[in-house]
Amino acid sequence: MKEVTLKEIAQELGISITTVSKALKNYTDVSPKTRKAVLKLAHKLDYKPNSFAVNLRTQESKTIGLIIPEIVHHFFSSIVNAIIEKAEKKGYLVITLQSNESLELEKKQIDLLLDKRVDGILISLSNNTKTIEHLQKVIDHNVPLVLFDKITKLLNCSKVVIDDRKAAYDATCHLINSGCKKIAHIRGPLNPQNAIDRFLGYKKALEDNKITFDKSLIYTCEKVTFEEGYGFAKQIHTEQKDVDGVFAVTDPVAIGVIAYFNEVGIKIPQQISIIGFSNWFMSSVISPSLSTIDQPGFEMGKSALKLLLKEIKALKKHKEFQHQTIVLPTGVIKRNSTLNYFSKN
Amino acid sequence: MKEVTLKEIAQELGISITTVSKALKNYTDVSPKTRKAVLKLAHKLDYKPNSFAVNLRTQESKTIGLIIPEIVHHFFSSIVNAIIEKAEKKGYLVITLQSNESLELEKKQIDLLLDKRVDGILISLSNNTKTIEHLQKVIDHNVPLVLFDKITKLLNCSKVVIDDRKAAYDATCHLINSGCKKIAHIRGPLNPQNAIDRFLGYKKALEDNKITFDKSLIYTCEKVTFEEGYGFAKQIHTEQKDVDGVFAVTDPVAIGVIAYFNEVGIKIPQQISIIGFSNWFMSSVISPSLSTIDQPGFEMGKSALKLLLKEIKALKKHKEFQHQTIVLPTGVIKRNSTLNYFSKN
DNA sequence: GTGCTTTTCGAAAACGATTTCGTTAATAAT
DNA sequence: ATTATTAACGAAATCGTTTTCGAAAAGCAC
Repeated sequence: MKEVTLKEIAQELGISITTVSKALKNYTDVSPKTRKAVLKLAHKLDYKPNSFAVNLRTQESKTIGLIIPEIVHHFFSSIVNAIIEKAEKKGYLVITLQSNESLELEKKQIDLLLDKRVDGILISLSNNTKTIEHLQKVIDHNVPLVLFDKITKLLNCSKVVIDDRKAAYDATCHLINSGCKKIAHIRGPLNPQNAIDRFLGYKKALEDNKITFDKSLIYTCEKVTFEEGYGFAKQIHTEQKDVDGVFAVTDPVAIGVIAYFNEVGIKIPQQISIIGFSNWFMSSVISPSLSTIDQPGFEMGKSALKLLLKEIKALKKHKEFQHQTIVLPTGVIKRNSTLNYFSKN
Repeated sequence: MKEVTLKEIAQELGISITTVSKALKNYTDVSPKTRKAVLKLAHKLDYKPNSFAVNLRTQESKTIGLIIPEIVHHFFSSIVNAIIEKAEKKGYLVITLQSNESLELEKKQIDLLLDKRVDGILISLSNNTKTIEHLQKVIDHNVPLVLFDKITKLLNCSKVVIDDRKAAYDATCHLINSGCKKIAHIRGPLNPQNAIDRFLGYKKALEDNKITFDKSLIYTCEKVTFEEGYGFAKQIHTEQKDVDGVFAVTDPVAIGVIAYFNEVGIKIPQQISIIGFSNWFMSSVISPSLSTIDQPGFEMGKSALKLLLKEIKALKKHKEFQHQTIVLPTGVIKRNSTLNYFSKN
């Protein structure tokens, strides 16, 4: 099935390719009569512009690149969901890649996207991204770049984040307000800014409530998984530290903690309270349901895309563009893994 | 930052564009000396072929399209995961779109991908896909097409599926073997083949075990959600039908069922056994953990992509290609929401 | 009819790579 | 020395669209 081109339409009507092109693109210098004829034939032949040619000529691909650490992740798949949907509505398609938390892959994928000449790139950094030359390269190539969620402050570009520090502060305060005196924190890896900020928020909450920080109550995840949560819960239990509250860096870890305490018959939230982070779907359906932090994935995807498209548009018009950092609000979701303070005593 | 072209390399070396192109592409008619010079300069200038031009010239995009009903779904995100990863290794990038279970969107997206001139399309159909002209169009345009998971038998193309009927049969038999006598089935919508096949497998299992089929024990989901599962469980409970087993069309529904029975204090699996389908991550961490069917998402993505790339390659060489249907194996995962038959009595 | 403006059109040059085919120069064969 | 062969290169067409710029045609005023 041969695809229809401008040339064929032109020949059939006995006019030039130029005129056909103009007729289809609302140029003013084509008479109503010929325009109508062109439109009619184009429709009849189901003419579709060859995107390869359009790309080459206009130097834009109407495609954006998206790199995330992992797609099989409720939070990230929500973000991808938002981005794909909104992009489509604005006439852009999305090429998605996942770095699997590997800096090497991330670099390679940036190159792939630049080679493809995408019109812009959205990225949430891997946990192992410690250097930023590959990201700087994007900017140097004049390709708009927006970082979201897992970002670096070292880069001069637009960003969309939540206030991890404040959210963690709120989560910890919720534990304190519900009566917890000795709160353990299962934190994320040492490198990513999120994990650091959440740790700092936890620490600040203790300070503000006159609870002395105890380094031995900090447990550090590598993979941030259910299994690690389960393991640390066991450790907390056997170490006998009278811990009465756990703030976990993310829901799967918190659920691992719950699973362990359920198993050994420790009552949640009566004996120990647990709070997670991110509000994964499953958190509302486990028992007890998990209190957690609402992290607006869909909103984040939407905002990041919006910023990117704005920058793409500005670039196209050769206008200056002011980079922005958008901080989205979070909230504490109180469920049954923590006591609410009406039932404190 | 201006991108380097063949022309610039040619000018700098005082040779023709043709020779530069050939030197970079292992043509035999260029002397070792000039080849070395070209390679060196190309590397120094960080030359990258303009993909727009390459696309136009070679008439291929090295891009494939992927349409799924919903990405925020453990099974589908696993598939996407596999496809993206394997495609990248084979030199293809993936444009992902989601139909949100809408036929209209699905049609539009097929058009978008054809307009983009992707080299092939992978699709899992929406629940509302009752017509197939838009899919036939893909084939008519000579674009390789592979259906996976949610397919239609009406189309002559390659497919990758599981044997839903057998899997459902196995799930139901597991309930029967563990002592259930009266088994309800919460099925999926009436249209998609999967839901039909699972229902048929359930029915066959009853037959083979001399249990008479009772139409009133069939409950039909529309959205296939946790909430529906919860609602139907309530209905089952209030209708007082002495049901001692539930086979749910998919895990979230089963988890809704578990949530309800947990809430009203009915013991699982002692009083009622539950089995789901798909093995979502959360199914292993809820309490009681959910017995379910292992549906190999990653494998499915891998196989579908492999078939697609084979067909793309065959098309490129103008060779005949024999469409295949691959059926992937499933298994019953026995957890704590069903009795295993050692403890039957 | 002359001069002027306004419509309407099309030739041609991009965009950047690939590939066919022809040409020259160098080498081998006779 | 002459012819045949091979090695090395490049001109030019092609992919299909967009857009600039110039030219022809038509309309209008005088």
